[in-house]
Amino acid sequence: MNLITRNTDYAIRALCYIVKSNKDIVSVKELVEGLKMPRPFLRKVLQELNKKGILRSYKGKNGGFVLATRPENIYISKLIEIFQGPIKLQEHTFKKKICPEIKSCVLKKKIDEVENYTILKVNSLSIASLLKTGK
Amino acid sequence: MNLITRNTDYAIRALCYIVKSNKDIVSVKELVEGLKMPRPFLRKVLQELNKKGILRSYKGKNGGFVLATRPENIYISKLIEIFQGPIKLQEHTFKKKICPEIKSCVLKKKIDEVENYTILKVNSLSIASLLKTGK
DNA sequence: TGTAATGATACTATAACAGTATCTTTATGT
DNA sequence: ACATAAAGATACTGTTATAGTATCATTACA
Repeated sequence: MNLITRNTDYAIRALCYIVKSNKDIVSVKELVEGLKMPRPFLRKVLQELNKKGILRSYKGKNGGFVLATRPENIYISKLIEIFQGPIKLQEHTFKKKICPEIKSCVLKKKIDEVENYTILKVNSLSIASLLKTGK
Repeated sequence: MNLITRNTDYAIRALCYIVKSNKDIVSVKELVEGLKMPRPFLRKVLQELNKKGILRSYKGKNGGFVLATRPENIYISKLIEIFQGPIKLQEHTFKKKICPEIKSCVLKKKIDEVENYTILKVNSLSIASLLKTGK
């Protein structure tokens, strides 16, 4: 079970790296060297971040990526959503259908409590807050 | 992402059913009819519960299953552990190896906080508590 | 001793995750 | 102009966990 999958993890690391680098523009080449990630996979991740407006990309020679918004505004929950879909700890399906007791199911209620806390907690995390606490 | 997988879910439903039935012994046949589950899969789940000492099985004609312990003592966390392994929200591996920043990694610390809460919460849930709150 | 139950075990299908490969487009420095 | 170094787009592949199926062996009751 993984609250955070590999591509989300890569995204977080890459974004932190870009912020810390203090450069105008950061290329995949530099990120690969700095973070020891598989290049094609990282590229795919960065392209997605660009599409979703987290990064801004520059093509051509000396191209690369820049944050499209301030690190305070990049929430981990948003990144999870981009790469993994909506945060949820359960589907609560039963034989591929929604659980027939969906309304009354006690188990669901209890897991929902845990889930709500998780979402609350993850919503409070931004790239900026990760970097701050790190120092 | 699923905190609870199908076999854990089936186990919980089956255990609740057995308690509610008030019978000396409950057969797979009855459980399948009562809970609309795929028979072979449920059988595998029940066999596992027997091996792990949650249920006690009786072979032969009129055989079936009985709780091996009181519902107050059957924790959801134990069931999750049986069918899914130790509860954890992250592996925190990086390229198949443990994340190189494992000691200092801020992200890991934050996810650990959420994880600890989840474990705490799930540890407080037993079959008995599910049945009680249900009424 | 037939039969209705569980035990044990091996096999299959599907989907998500992780990663690779390749070709296209674009901008820049010379 | 044009070679080159960057990102864009897209299709493919490998691995693992989940979810289930199928089959034969064993046991106990009536």
